Amino acid sequence: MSDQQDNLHAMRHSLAHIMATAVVRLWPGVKLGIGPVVENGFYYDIDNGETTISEDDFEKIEAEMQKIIKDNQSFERSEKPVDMAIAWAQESGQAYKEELLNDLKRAGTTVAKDLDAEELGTITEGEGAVENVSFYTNGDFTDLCRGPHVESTGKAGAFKLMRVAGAYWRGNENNAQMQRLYGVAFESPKELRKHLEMLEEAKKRDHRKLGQELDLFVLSDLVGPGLPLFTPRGTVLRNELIKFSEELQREGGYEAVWAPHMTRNELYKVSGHFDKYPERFDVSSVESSDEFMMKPMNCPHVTQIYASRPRSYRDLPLRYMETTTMYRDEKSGELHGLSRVRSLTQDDSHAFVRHDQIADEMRSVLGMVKDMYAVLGLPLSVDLSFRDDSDNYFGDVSVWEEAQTVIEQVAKDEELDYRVEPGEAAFYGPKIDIIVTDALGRKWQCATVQLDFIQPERFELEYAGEDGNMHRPAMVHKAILGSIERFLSVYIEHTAGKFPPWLAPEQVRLLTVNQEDATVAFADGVVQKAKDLGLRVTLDNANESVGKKIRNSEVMKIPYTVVLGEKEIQLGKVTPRIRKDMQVQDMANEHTVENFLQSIANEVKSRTTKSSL
RNA sequence: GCCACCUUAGCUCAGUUGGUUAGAGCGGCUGUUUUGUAAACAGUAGGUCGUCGGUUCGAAUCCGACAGGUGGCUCCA
Repeated sequence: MSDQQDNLHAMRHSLAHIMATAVVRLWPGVKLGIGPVVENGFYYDIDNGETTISEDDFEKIEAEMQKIIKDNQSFERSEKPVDMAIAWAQESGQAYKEELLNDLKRAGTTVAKDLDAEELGTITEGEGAVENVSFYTNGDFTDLCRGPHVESTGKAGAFKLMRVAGAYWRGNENNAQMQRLYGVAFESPKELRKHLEMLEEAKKRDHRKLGQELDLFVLSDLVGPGLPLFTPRGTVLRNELIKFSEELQREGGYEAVWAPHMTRNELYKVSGHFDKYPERFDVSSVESSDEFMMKPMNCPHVTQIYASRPRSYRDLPLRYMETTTMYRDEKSGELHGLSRVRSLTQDDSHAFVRHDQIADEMRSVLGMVKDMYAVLGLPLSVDLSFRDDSDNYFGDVSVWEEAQTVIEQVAKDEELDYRVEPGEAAFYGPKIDIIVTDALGRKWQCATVQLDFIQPERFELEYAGEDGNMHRPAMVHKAILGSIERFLSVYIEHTAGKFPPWLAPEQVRLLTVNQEDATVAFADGVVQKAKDLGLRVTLDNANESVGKKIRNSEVMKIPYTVVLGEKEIQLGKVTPRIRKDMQVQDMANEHTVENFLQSIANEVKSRTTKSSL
């Protein structure tokens, strides 16, 4: 961290204390949790009993904070023996601080993942608890804290309180729900203003807003939450992305398969999912006494295609792909536009491989992911999702170690810039997850490559080896786009709806200058030529001014707009208007109709046009 | 599911401390206009103010429940 970053960090952390000071002044009985620095700001978790705090209270809290800043109280560091600190917490009724101190005393650390180490006083490794913990005092407010802070409250920078949210104490939903007060903070009012303006800009490219404006998808209360419907325009986007994904997969040797959208529960009892997520399976009976469910994933289904006949080592790798929709009963508060839905479509694939084929297959599917994201201009951020020491995982630890070693080696071979994330694995195996970011900086998992030794075991999959004995294959799962709904949410925000021509729902829009017979006949002719080349073209022959029709085309972010009138009829040539982000501005000259349409068709076919975003 | 907030016409929004027939712009429709690269003009239709219940002489406005949504938390095969 640079000095400047250190300073900003200290400012934000100091503001968390100043906010806590203000909250304690306004609501003296309030219990404090923790108050760390986060991206762009800070928060503090508080428990104010029955009297909850709402955003309407922010004005008052901010006013109190300004007073404290004006007082320019110095931040004084002090140390206490841990037992004295516990006594302090008890006396002041700070039960959450007391719990933290007890953990510190007993274990030398606190385990909850959400607890920022910087908040916890002096941490020592392993056995042997801490002796002293540090405190910071400003004015009449003292808090357990490792620091550092700015010198005094007057130097805390520019801030704004943003939100109040619920947060479980120590990130555990069985614990009390506290209120988390979020603020953003910067060194100067100017930078703060810039940040707030950036948030306003980000709102404009929110995929839910653009989905409405560009007529891509709809959410209907009657259909139900988390069940998006796609309009003709949105469906073009979906289908073009799927087509590209399936082309890449076919090149990699994958064959399409198909599985029904419902299944007997029994399938998921064998796979282990049923016991793992019992609350997630809403079941319904169909005629017989059997219970059926909508499929929440594909792998167990595909195992039954593999298992349908004897397999030989010569058959492997056996590669199946299926772009299909599945259904998951997400909790209501977890739904989010297209990013988190109840009906999601994956460009899924499963390869059944011998152990000596694992690395090659993983490299192959990673290559597909890289190709796709390169063409779309999306940066890859890679997590290796591994297991941790918990008992959330099936199978022997030794099997996991083998799988994780292979995955990390592949990541190194492919020169991926990755981070290892313990505890993020699926219960059946470790994953390579591709993470992309939405307009507001929230991270979403899209592509995934997974290695699975567990399901072949549970479904007792086998092949006859060269040695005449039966062997167990491994499974390589992958999705390039991941959930297409989620992928679209991120991609819409990334492009702000300015899709490259090969994806654009409407590639060319023709506008007539007037409604005279000659003009209309000419325009119809151009439409037919464009359609013959497979282009998605529309004709706007409305009785409106040319300016108005241009505007409508711009608003819909159509790549190519062409005005047709007397001049074009005379010359047989057009001068296209090209969406400003596109890198083909040299096409904005006069072209014959045929040349113009042909060059768009070429551009679409090669999928090479990247928007210059 | 949990915490806070939001829900008025197809869309974006206005609606003063509860007080007559709830407004605007865009969009739609009809007519006039026949338009040359980001919004022609006029008229007109469209709302049991998310739903249900309550308080009140009177509710878009106050209270409650439910539904949907937003920001987080938790979860995410």
